[in-house]
Amino acid sequence: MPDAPCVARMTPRRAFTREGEEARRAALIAATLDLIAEGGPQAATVRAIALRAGVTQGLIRHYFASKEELTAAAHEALMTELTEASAARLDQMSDTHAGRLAKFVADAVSPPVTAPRAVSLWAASMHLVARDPHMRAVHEATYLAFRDRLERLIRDALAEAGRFTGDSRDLAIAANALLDGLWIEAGALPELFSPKQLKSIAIKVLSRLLQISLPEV
Amino acid sequence: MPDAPCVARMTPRRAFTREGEEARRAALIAATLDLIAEGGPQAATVRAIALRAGVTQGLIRHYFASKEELTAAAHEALMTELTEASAARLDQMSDTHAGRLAKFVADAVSPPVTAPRAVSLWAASMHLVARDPHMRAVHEATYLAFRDRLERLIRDALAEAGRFTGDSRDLAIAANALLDGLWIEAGALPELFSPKQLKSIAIKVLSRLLQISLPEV
DNA sequence: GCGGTAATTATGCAAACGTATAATTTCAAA
DNA sequence: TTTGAAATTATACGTTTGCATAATTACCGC
Repeated sequence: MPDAPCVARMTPRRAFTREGEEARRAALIAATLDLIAEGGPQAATVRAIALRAGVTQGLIRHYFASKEELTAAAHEALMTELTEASAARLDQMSDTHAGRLAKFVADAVSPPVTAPRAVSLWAASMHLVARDPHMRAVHEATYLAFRDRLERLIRDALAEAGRFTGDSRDLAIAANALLDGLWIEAGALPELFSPKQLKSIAIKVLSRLLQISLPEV
Repeated sequence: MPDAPCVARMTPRRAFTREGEEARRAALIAATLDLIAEGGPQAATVRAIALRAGVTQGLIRHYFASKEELTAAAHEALMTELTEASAARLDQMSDTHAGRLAKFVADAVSPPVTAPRAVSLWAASMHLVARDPHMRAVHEATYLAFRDRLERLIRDALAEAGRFTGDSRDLAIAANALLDGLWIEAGALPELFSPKQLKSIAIKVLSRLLQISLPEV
């Protein structure tokens, strides 16, 4: 289909309101992420993004120099979203370190951001990350931040039980892998796992691995 | 750039040989997978695929009714490739069940198919899988086959040590998640992990989890 | 050697893509 | 109320995409 009619206008121009830069950027980023999550990178065309965001495609160019720039902004927003989803919850409640660890682990395999969307977006980001150095840096930093948090929680929980280990790093890597694996499999094959099941497996396995009693949450 | 010159031919038609259906299909599928692994689904255009496979684009339509059909064939080939990569190795060597389990686990986090390529392809497949029911079925079957194999190995290894457990299913899910997580993280951030480190973590953690002594391999 | 068949190349086409730019409309300041 | 700048829409352009079809050429059976 050609882009637009080539004749004189009959209908009036569509009305619009000025929402301001921040709101528009956020809307465009949200639209981009939604489309990628639903249909992969291919689905996030400038026209589809504009439609989803409730604007016309020209506006994209007004706020982002290129589609690539919008994509990068969307990736960064996703990483922030994922990080904050776990960071926010951690600071609240639980008196014991074991309790905090259990809560953290349980949250990681529960729908914070609903799993299929997050996993789908994460998968899409892989290809971008592979080539763009800046995206790669953001990705790596996000991973390491999560892992470091996990390592600290593990060390604290062990210390609480009077145990000290030299390989908390390796334990954190493994625990992180376990959580990622569960998260991804649940996202890829949602009907194969119930949220409750995931949580219980994660807690059970981790407590056995650390030889610590972790409370159900 | 327009597709092709619009004038009379000066240069002779490029020479070709008839390779036969099987070879051509395989070449086209391989080219598709390579391109997707390198540049994501967007990179696998019919023209790029044809170029990579050493043919012209018309031939694609001759062997596949549509690009979608080629994509589906490529996905199925990938799943087979991944499955066979682990199946082949399992049948060889090791006298004890613990040894076989250790070997299986070590292979799962080593480059059989080199990790970044496999992980990249796996990520790309997520979006296809989400919408196409047939692809979804293939994906699920592949996952379950791997997990079942793992479960059997775990049960055998435990039995060998005189232990019997009712939750070998959950252990298999967790072990599978651990392996997937390590595999994916190594593929996404290759410079953060050495192959040796991955192997040692996987073995160490699994032996601690199962409370079985697993040999290094 | 010699056709004839089908594998393969060459070319064309409409739609969709990202980008560029001109034309309008909103809204706040004056 | 008017006006001017910025936000937004509308349109256009050149490329690339997937698909279709016509033109050629390799190769097998005779």
